Amino acid sequence: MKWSQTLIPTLKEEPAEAEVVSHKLMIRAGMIRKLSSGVYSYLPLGFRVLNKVINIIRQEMEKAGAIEVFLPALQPVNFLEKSGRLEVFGEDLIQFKDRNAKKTALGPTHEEVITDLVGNCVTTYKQLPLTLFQIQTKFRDEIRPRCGVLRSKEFLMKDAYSFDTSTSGLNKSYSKMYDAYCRIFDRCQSNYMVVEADSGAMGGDVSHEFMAPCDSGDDLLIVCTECSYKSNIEKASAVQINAPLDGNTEPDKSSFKTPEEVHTPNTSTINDVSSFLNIKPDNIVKTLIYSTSDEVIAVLIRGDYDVNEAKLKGVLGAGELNLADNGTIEKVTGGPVGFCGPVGLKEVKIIADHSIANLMNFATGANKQDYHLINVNIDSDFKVDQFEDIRYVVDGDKCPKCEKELNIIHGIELGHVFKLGTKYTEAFNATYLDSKGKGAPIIMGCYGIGVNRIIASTIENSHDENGIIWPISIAPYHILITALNPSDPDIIKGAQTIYEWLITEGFEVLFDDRDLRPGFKFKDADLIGIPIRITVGKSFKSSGEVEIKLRKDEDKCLVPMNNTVAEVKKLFDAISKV
RNA sequence: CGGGGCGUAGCGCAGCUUGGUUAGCGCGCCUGCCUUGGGAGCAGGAGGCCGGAGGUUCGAAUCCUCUCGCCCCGACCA
Repeated sequence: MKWSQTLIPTLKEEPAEAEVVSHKLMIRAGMIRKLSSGVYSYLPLGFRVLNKVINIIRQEMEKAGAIEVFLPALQPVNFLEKSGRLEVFGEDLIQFKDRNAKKTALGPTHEEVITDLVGNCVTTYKQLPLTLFQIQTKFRDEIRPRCGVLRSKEFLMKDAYSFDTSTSGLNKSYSKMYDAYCRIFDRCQSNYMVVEADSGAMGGDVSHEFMAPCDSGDDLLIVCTECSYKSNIEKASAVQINAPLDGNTEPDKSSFKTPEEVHTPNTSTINDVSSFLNIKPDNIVKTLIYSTSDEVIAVLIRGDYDVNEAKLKGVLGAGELNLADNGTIEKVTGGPVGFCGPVGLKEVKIIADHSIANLMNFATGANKQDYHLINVNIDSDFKVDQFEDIRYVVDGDKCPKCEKELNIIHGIELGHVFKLGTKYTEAFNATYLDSKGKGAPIIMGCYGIGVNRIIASTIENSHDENGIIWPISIAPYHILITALNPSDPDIIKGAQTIYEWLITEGFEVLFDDRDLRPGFKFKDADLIGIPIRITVGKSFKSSGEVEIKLRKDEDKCLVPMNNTVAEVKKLFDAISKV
């Protein structure tokens, strides 16, 4: 492709709207343009990269035995009702009524649609196992789109769904997809790690995420400094600071003091209480009142920790979990928000994090406006119904596997694989007949990849101060030929000849034939980051040589024009090895 | 939804506090000359409903009210 004939609107200055480096560079390199918040157009260069990634995904999916389908973007809202996910998606769901007043949504995902389809088409175990995939635009009205294509309202997703007759079959399908994902991210030359994950709104149990470690990512990952333990913070656990009560660690009851009510005006946060009473947060017990769809519970945790609601949901087996509203809190505790405590609570279950198990003479709310209790003790002053691990891991925690130190890092979620089980197939009555003629729900797995995110995370992890540095596998072009002073007939002719040679060899070549000054063209070349660069200029005039260099390296070599193809092949092979 | 910030030429910004001819600057763009190894130089030029609507005023980019859009932080999030 000749640069003069395509559309690559590069920008010298950083766009004001962009904060993170991938967003800035994608705009500056002329890959994308914003249409409105969280909605982007892909320009020729960006679209080529998108297609590179899509092709790799498609090839690896097919290699893993998955079959491609294409599902509608429009879906009936009652499908989401059927699976119970209308509430889960809530305001994120983009929906409208069609002319017949039928409620219709732009698909945020396709579990329901595929389950309905497969439920209709698959009747016997002989048709299973089956894994289908599609590459489709998904729509979510994100509360706050940000970071360009990293979190947008419409985005491209590859989603695959496996259908099996047994758990062992599901396990096989799952590990095939898991392996395919590794190959996909390897081939895209992504920097990624696999972490244990919470399955969240998807339902299901086992789940892994493929994450690109990156400061601008909005997921938090817990990574062991010694062993292989890696987990999303939603799922991560750590060696408990205080183990559950047992014979050896039980606090010495003889030192228990008697609870005492103290006046603590306007101190509704842990920090306020801590400084007012001069008690460290780790000797204060925080009490949170939660409500699920069918009960209200009190949750206790050490003052310096936070409740991990994903874990709490798991403990309660609740689909829905929210902090109780003020009215509920007053009804249950008798006091206002900010002064809750476990002493005297009746009729609500008390679930405590392990972190408070061995605390002694601690402070809590007094369930009374502007009062706290000090010298409170478990068992003597109140009973805990259940001790559980319901806190977020924090810096300094120890690995649950090897007890070495854990690190917290940021990451971008590139892919997520789930073992779903029968959640959707039961809701949609997607059953098959087994060899004995007995019906059973099909067992599902689902597997997603954020296509746009692969691109952005690659840039996050592969750029310098001048621009993008593409890995060869997803670069928009393999080679950029820069003709300096194209008004010189010798130069333009030489560059044109090399361009044609390389195209004949099957390379994807961008030919910068624009009549611009050298500096301008070099800056653009660095910005758009094509891996192999050939410059036809001064040395071509003087000695018939062209200059070849890799975007990622400083050094360049001069080769006679006739050796160009051979030299490029050598470089191409070298940087294509994964 | 809460907090903060910003809408002036394709992009980046000044002007607004203290209202006053024709609204500026840099980059980019067009024409010509010149130049050709790291975003050159000279000369000429095009491009604006100052986000929108109301109001105050003799007069509004500037002051007031409302509204729309965008960005950041938080809550939220397969």
